[in-house]
Amino acid sequence: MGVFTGTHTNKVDKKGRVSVPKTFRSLFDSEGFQGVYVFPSFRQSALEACAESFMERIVDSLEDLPMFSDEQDDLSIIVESAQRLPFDGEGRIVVPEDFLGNVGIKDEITFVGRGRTFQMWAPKTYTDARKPAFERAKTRGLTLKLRRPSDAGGEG
Amino acid sequence: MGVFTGTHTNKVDKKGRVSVPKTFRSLFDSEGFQGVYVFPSFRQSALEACAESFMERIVDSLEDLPMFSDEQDDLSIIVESAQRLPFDGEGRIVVPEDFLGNVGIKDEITFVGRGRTFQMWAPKTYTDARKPAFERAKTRGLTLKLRRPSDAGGEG
DNA sequence: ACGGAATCCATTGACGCCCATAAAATCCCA
DNA sequence: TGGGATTTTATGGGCGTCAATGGATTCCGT
Repeated sequence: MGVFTGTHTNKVDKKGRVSVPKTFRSLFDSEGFQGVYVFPSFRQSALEACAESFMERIVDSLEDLPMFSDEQDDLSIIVESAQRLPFDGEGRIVVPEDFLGNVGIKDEITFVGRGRTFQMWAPKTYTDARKPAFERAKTRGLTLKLRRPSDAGGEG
Repeated sequence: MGVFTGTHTNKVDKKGRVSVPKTFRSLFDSEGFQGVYVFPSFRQSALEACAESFMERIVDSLEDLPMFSDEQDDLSIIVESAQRLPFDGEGRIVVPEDFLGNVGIKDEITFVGRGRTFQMWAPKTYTDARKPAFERAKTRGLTLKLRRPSDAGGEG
């Protein structure tokens, strides 16, 4: 399905609609559901978004945990809070008011590509959060062990 | 069949009817029985609900436990207490009085998507329970090991 | 006939769908 | 290679449809 990359800032109109960047949207061509699943991040002041196939992957992964277990209950928060937002004819979505309020989004949204998912931030919140994160990566000398290319796309 | 996600709060009218959110209801299109199976949760102050196909999955899973074992006896409560509630022409169900009373539901119900199942809560009970759960996820740094995408979680 | 339940109908407010415009990236040809 | 033409994307607004809700009417068993 390709990957979400880069950052793009778009406007939120009076009706709460915002265009999903075309570069993101075109990755949904191969999806059954034309739209996104959105839920609040519990790590950052941002909203997480993904396609239906990825959300089903989360659900399947949750089912690998025992039904009625504490762990499953806690992690179910993701699914419980995830809203299904279809694209309109112009590729826009309407993000629920309370979601926007929680992360300080008002009239502009910054879309941040994250591979199989993407995030939505208040522009200023994002730029403020990104600088120190970049510095940390630099000073800590972060490294990444790459998976062998033959492994058909997936997580570890 | 797709997944139940998000939370939606609807009203209970004088006759005890409540609309099942359209986003949930449409997942039943591929089901034989147009309605839900509801049973009290024994972990939370909430009602559990699922489609007929999932109830059959529960029954099958119970059969994987030793027949006449305590475990099977205890978990059979689910099947014993499960009520079959058909949709009316407008997609509403009538939840039995005692079910509602047990979980403190009065004139409003919050539907909570949980993937292959969903729950029904009293709105205030749910928000009260969810806040600490979200905090726990944040502070404890919960992580989820994703299943590899190739694993068929097939659509129908 | 009566109470309860299921089906049908009516209202309204939100949301999906459509078109119209503006901005921007791309193309094309001199 | 540059500038104008064309396609594509982003944005804004109007209108019709449908989901949610409330009530009425019919159907059923007792």
